[in-house]
Amino acid sequence: MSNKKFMRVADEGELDRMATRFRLLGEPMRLKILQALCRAPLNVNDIVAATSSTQANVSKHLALLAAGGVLTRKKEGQCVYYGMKNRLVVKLCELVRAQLTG
Amino acid sequence: MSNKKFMRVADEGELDRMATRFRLLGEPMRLKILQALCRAPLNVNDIVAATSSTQANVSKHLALLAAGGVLTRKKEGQCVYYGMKNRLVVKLCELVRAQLTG
DNA sequence: TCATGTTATAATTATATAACCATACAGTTA
DNA sequence: TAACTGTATGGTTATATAATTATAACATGA
Repeated sequence: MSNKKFMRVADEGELDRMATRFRLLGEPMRLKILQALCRAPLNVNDIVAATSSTQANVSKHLALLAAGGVLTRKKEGQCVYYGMKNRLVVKLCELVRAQLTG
Repeated sequence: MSNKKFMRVADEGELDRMATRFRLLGEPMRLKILQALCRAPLNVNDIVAATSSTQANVSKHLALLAAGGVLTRKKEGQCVYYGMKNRLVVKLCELVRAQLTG
């Protein structure tokens, strides 16, 4: 059954970690960043341009997303490239989005 | 491609709604409630017992989850039964949880 | 009507955090 | 070294919201 695995999650710590993951996706600006990184890794300034936000703000969100295991971080020269660590968050976003319209 | 649909979400309003959905799952207490409702609908007092929280607190979270389209609400006598509206959130939780351990 | 049980809702407090500004840090080049 | 570029971070403010307490609304039965 589809709900068995989730039902077994009784552990408080695990619920906390799950909630933290979801909260990480619970900000429009971060979703915007993820959207920008969905095709290919970008450096910070490119992401700033793609999101029309400030460099400081983007940097903080990137730090959160990287710390949360959502993004990879790779320094190349004086630029830092961020990219999707895996496709899970994309899948999550698709599922949520599909229900919005449907 | 798995990322096409998400890439097309450029709309600010849609990102806001997606973020709101994720934020709804971004609280341990709400995940605990969802966990309790995963098998069968329960009334408020049962959920209070299952979560070891207060009635007022549970009621507010239930109202949020119902307003967010995650839960159904059905009055029976003087009891109000809440239940999962569909299996999407269960799937989301499973996916997130799987990545935590794996 | 009164009392009881069930759920919802203010009002308050405390905490988390997004955005902004300024500044620091690191790498590169002159 | 100094100047410049790209990135990160500290401090502040404003806002959102979780939890608590008290109370209200509502149905049911005596």
